[in-house]
Amino acid sequence: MPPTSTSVARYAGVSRATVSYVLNGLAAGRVSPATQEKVREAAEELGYVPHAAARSLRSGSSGLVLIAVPADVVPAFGPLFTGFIAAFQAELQAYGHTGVLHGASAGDTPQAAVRAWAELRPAAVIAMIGAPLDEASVEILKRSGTFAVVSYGPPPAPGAHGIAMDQEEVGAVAAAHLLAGGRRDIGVVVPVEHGLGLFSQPRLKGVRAVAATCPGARVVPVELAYTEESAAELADRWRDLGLDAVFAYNDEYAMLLMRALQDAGVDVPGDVAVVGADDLLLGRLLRPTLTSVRIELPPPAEVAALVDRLIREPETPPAVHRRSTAHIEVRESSRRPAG
Amino acid sequence: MPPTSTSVARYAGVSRATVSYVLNGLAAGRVSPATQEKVREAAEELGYVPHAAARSLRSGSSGLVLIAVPADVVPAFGPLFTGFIAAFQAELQAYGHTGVLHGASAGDTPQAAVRAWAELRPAAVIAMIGAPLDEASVEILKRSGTFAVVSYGPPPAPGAHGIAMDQEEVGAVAAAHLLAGGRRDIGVVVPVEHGLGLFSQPRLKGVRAVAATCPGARVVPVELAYTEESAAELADRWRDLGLDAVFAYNDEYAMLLMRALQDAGVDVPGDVAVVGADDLLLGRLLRPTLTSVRIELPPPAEVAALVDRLIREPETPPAVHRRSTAHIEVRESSRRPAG
DNA sequence: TTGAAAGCGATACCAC
DNA sequence: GTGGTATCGCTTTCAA
Repeated sequence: MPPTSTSVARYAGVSRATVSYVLNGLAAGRVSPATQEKVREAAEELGYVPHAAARSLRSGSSGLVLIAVPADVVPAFGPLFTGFIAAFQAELQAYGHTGVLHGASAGDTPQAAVRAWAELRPAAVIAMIGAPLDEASVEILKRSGTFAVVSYGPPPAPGAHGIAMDQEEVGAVAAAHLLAGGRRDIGVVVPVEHGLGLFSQPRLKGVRAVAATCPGARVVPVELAYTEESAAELADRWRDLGLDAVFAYNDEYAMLLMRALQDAGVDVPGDVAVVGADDLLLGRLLRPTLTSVRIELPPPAEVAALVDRLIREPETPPAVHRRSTAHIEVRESSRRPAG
Repeated sequence: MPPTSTSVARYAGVSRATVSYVLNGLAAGRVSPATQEKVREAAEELGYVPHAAARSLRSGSSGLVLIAVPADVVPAFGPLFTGFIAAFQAELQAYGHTGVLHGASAGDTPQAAVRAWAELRPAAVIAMIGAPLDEASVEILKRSGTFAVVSYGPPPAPGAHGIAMDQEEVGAVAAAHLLAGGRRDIGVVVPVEHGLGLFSQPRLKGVRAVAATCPGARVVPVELAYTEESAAELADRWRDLGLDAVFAYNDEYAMLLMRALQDAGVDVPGDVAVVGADDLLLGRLLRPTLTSVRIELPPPAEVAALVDRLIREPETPPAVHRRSTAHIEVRESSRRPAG
């Protein structure tokens, strides 16, 4: 029922081959301008849209770049990350690729998820953050014709390229700042929300690593849900914990906890220094203003350029291509107490 | 190079037909258990992954459900919306469809964007919020074999189904609350950020509609960028505007503006009532706590069920299927002044 | 119980 | 300049 290149050929009174040449811009010197015009008009008239499946069948690869995201992490993506994805898709389009976001449902095994991607014969797969990707998965993709497999976030599995995002550094930067300010008993918020373990565990590890270099320093993980009740409950038993600093996972948890602490009569930064992460604008609206670790993601344009290059030169040996960096933005919530 | 069903057949010593039956679960009573086992082993051994393009070519439709989002709006999506999309994708998978997010870059004409979607021969297209979709576009999709075209947000173009999200109601609810509180001069924040006009204009219209029913009420649109500088600048000239209330587009803009007003010595809610939207947790952490319009999106499960039904029964006449609703959560920032 | 073969739509080589 | 045609991988009917 939908018009095919055959319909167009019939309508224009030419062969399918001619239609193909004209509509793909390979007609120069092959097809007369008059015929070209006829073909184009016919296509327009019939509302012809080429069939991507037929083309990929022929060419061996859909032009798709699959951006794989684990479904359970998506809601936790802040503006930082959704912004990156949007810009990345736009950049890909400029290179002539079609970026498409494909969820990996939490229940599936890595293998199952990867098979679903491989069925689409994508030109490249970029697995974001918590998307499952082990050596076997990379192998499946490669064997099914995927030119480039890139892991964005965690260290890449063997055979895959990587864009490293060092979550440990985030924790390390926060810890270094707190220790330099004379704090010694550092709480580290570990969100109980699903899917965040991939961020929070390395951040905790980063804090621990730095604290280990500082005699007398102590690190205490504290669980927190993103609700007022959970924060109030934690604030209530705060004094028992004996902590003089807290790295609160990110700015949102930090703001939540800071408010609860204040409501419970704990002084920030007097009794306890609070550090968030992501450097959200909102953190500057609270009083005290919120100290935050600013994370710089690799620019989407660079990542798109990399993916394009890897598609064009599939033989490029796997490597880790760029690291995100983390900087501390010091504000009031972690200032050294006057005393 | 990648293994095909032919490779599997050869490896297992059977015909391609047999392979197809076994791997698609249609082997009951057709193929002996022993042969089935052989086939499955061969597929496993070779790392066989079926070619989605070949299958859709044969069957006439890819199982894809295209979730179309305008690239320039994505960064503005709050957790409300990204959460919806993630859950929606998961629900679709349960129905056996493959939900895929496809960006529509801002520069493209509706026609160009729609052609890109139509090439994939999706079973259904759901155009979120600002995704371009006019009558001609719907026609192109339908003619290329798309069973269902659903517009999520704006009123659907002729021929498309709709899930209505009434942005005017958001403004109306906010305005009604402010007027009931005795406010008469209502500022309405219009973000200057790209891609937000689709939300802000209807919200402004909703405020205007309600204000028109109230003698003496005045509505003043005020532009604001999501930066501290812009907010400070607006706060500086606030008194000249002579407003005693403001509907600040959403909670984030509201928090930004409220802080700037307070810093400029304007009392909230004494001098001016502030109302946001989205009912973010963070709005409850500020002092005064933020009054907000809570928007209830249609549940993802329901939307997925609808899409599945429309795919199965493509003849269903286009209709608007469900409306989001808006409620006001009254908090301190809009309390009636004591006097 | 299994296999042969037609055909989905587009491409590109080769002949005219 | 233009047209025939083999081919990509898979499904499914029909015959054996």
